[in-house]
Amino acid sequence: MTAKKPTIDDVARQSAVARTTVSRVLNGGPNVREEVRERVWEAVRALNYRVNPQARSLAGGQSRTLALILASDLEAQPNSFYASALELGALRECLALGFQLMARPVPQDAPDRRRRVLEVMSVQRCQGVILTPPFADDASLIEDIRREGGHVALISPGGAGRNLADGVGIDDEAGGHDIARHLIQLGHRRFGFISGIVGHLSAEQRFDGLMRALGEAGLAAESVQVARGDFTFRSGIEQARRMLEQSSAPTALICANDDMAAGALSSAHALGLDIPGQVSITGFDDTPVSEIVWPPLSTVHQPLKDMGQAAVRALAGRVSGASRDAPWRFSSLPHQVVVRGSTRAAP
Amino acid sequence: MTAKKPTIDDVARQSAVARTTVSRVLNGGPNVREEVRERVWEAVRALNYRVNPQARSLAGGQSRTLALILASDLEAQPNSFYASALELGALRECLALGFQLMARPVPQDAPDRRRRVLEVMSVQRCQGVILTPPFADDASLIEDIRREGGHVALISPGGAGRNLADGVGIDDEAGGHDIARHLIQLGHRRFGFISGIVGHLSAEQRFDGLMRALGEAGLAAESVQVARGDFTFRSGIEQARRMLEQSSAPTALICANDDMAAGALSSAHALGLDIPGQVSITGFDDTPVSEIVWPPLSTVHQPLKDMGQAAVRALAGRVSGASRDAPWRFSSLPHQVVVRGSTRAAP
DNA sequence: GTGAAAGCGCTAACAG
DNA sequence: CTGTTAGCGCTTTCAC
Repeated sequence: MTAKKPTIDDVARQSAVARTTVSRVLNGGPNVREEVRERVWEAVRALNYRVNPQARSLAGGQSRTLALILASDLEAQPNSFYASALELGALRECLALGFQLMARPVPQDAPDRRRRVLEVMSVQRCQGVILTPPFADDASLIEDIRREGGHVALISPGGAGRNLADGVGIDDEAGGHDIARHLIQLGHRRFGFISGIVGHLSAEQRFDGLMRALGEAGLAAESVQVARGDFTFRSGIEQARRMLEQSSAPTALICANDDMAAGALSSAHALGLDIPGQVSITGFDDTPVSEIVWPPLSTVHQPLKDMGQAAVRALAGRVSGASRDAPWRFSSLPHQVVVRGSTRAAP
Repeated sequence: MTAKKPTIDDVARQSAVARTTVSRVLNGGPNVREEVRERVWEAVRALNYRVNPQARSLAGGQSRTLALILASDLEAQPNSFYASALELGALRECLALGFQLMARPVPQDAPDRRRRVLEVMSVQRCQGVILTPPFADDASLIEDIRREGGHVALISPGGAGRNLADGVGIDDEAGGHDIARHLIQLGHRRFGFISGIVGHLSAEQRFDGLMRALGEAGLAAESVQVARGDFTFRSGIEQARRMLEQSSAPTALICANDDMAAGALSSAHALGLDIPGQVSITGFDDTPVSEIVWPPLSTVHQPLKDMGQAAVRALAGRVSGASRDAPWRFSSLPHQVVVRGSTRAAP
């Protein structure tokens, strides 16, 4: 039924060279005459040969497999757009570089989360791990992965992570600053900030940026009240309701991500408020959520796919030894304030 | 630095048996004394041994790898919630069964889409493929996969697929019928239906169900006008605007998925219509999108995670030979109308 | 430049 | 019940 797949030996026979030579050609190694090289490629084409990745891994001791650890829960909400976008970008780059990607959702508050991450390393023989927040700032997790022989790349590390491994991300502080300034320029003076979970350092920096913008505008720190959410839609609903029900409610709600901003929008609608007439609301990330809701969210664009891609590139460089002992490098990608319909001049 | 990982031979030595015996214990094979079995497990624990999946694949000729083909585009919108939920369910079951999952977005209208799918088979040595719509009804693709030696499981096949491989899904016709009846009972008489892409057969069945509900209520086929969307938010915006701008616009818009319903909602808002006061809108799938928008969508719940899980289970059964030549089996999962705020009695 | 030989860690007959 | 013997398809020294 199914014809047996051709092996490297079939190619060697067909092109009348030794197996070793075929291997060299396949891997772009040196010391092969151009003529022979072509002969081999021709045989590969003729036989429709594909290297067997399992065999290659076994022999070479290199699995060429990378893991992407996403903070979420198998049982809970499906991956958010945030996670999907990172995964997509990472997958794209892996395909291009000939690596395998294993995306793994890990609940950020599971007591055995660290074990779960290391499990991926030991069971699947991954050579490298991409950590997203809040794992990206877990210094001892990074250390554990290294101890298992794995390389590490970080997405949006905010603190500790910055000095422990390669990283990618935007300037979150500047992002927070910029969206706040947008609101300040619209005349807003009473703000509400809905933060994310503790430990998500890059998101906390967005708050720092907000405070800086306030200071630059000569506004007191008291002009912003803070509520702690957990990045979910539901927490956005709750925290926003609490703030908006007050007698002197904020005229602008700044949320640490789009999902919570969508929740805030829902609460405002439920309270019969006009958005952006009575209250302005902003998100962060610029995931599709921000376009889907009404009114569409003003938010800060983060190039998530590019971030996933860049993380893979950095990690692949370490794994393959190309950037063996270069110092850790953080590549900062550009962010951008995107103004849509959820913000307007203060009432 | 990194201690070399223990191999099966280390375990064999440690427990004073032959390598074969260890292998048997590891794989739950028969013919091992209980006492020996325990001794081996103990050694495994003591050494913290893990089988090397690459070596196992190579020796056993079984990669234990499954692929999930998702219709979408690497360059376009990140995976929708629909795809993420399927992936999550599939991943969960793969982990439980000791299989590897490779999720692969493939643009449904790429000219080389078939090649792209087969590539996953040949390059990654997958043993089985899960096809989602519209690939699930591509008879020749299914055939091609089989020719490559792969097994196939289908998610929501609507036509051809039903008789070609194992499948999972809900009764889409009934789902369409039920949501339509909900609207009819609310007194609606003028409907608009926004369909999905051609070839997505299961989604077309939702329309058939709608028509049946109309018939049962003694309503003429003319009471519904149809517009073709493509499952994207944007197409929902456009098609809904077209319909709602007419002089005698429908009072109820039935959309073939949640994303388009979200788009319809946006258009209605943009036209200054009150939802659900002036127009009711329904989605399909019950992804998180339906909760995030305002008002939250009445929709038909599809157990997407369960579907992903069931597809893996079916596929794993075929791959491992457990269900070798059983006839193709379609497992129908329950759906449910979820009434939220986007529907109300006709004006 | 090229090839021969020796494994990588495991499963799978086949003997006992 | 247990062990011996061959490989799976590839990379990698090390000769030539």
